[in-house]
Amino acid sequence: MSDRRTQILDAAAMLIAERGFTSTSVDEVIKGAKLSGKSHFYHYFKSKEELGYEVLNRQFERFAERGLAILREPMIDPLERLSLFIDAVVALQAESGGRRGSPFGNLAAELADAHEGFRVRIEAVFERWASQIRSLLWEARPQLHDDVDAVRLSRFIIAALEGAVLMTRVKRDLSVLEGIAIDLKRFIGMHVRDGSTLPQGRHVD
Amino acid sequence: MSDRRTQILDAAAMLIAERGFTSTSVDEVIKGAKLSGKSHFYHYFKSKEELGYEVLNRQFERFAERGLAILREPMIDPLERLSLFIDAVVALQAESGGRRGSPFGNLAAELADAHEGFRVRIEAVFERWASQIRSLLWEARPQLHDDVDAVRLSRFIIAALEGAVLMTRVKRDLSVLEGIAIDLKRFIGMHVRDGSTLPQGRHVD
DNA sequence: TGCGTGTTGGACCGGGTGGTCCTAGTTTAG
DNA sequence: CTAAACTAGGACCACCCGGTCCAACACGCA
Repeated sequence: MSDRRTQILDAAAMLIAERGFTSTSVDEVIKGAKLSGKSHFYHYFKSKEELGYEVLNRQFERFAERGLAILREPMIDPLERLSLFIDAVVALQAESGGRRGSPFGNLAAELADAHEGFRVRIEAVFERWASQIRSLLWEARPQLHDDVDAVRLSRFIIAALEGAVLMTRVKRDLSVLEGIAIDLKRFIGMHVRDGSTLPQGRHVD
Repeated sequence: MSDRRTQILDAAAMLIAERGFTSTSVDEVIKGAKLSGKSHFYHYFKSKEELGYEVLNRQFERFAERGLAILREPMIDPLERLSLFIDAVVALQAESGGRRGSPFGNLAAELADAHEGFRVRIEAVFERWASQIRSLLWEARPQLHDDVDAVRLSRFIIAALEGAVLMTRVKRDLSVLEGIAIDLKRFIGMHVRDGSTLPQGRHVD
């Protein structure tokens, strides 16, 4: 992919994360990417909408590098990986001081009702996360209680994290997310067989 | 408060819930409230921003009628009330088929970064919820383990519910919220002393 | 009788929106 | 060498935005 294209995508991703999709204008993206004018932009993207879709894809890929890679890591105990994944979410938020939030959650809240095209794409993103967590839970099933519902638990984990990130953003306080991460790990630990180790890291009350 | 004012507020609340604040225009509100023109609108509100603030207040009051009233209900066991509160959130979402989402969560995601005025008001809303749940947990402390952290648990409950509502909206599937509600109740049950009853309603796996 | 409040309806403003079109010069790959 | 892709810059479009101003009328209350 061309340099300029990724340059535009990066600038757009930043602006959309800051202001949302509808409140980000094409002109601002052009300014941010230091393009010469509109024609330059429309040489690469046929519409603002298409730009939004590609930004979403790119955000997912970037997140996949850091988050999903951890979930897949074959050399680490699956439940330990899950714990590391949660830590990674916290760390990612810490980078922006808990101000930025989840790019998917933000877009979801902004556009789920209004724009079907975005809705289905965001749904797909969440589904890919959920399926990754499900297969991790499947892998961990010897350590888990027999009645663990992987579908439900995976959804719960994602919902708790998305909600936590949102609350953190509103309160401008990273410790909200950290606290919820602790509780979430304890909840996951609840599903672990008594004989197994609880990979929840140090648990400070 | 005058009839017309509430009429405008209602129309605005609906539109903002559907499309978000920035994507809702004053003209649309005027059309929705069947006003004669802009001067009519600006007779009641000095700006779109002020309208937004009042809509937020109203949404909170309306929610308080249904949600916070349950949390305060003095004749019911506190943990039972918490369970009923969660059920009420599910029921509220069911009314819109899980499409509408939380008016606070939506605005939070849309405006937390961009608009400080809204951010602090939404923060206050969440804080009032959290404090209500905290005092409920305080009331229930004889039934709870000694090491229960009420601040953290109240935040967790709100985050899980907000996240659940968002996921439900994205997936357009109410059962997502229902499943998370079940898990959330189980998580709360985790904090209950072994001798006490677990007021989580019927628990279907 | 007047005065304040509500109602109607429209003209108007500066500024922004996504998007098109056109011309022309510069790279780069076949 | 030539064609296609890229860069540049600006004019222009119809439309929407929040907000102001004005003139006129209806109403109940003092």
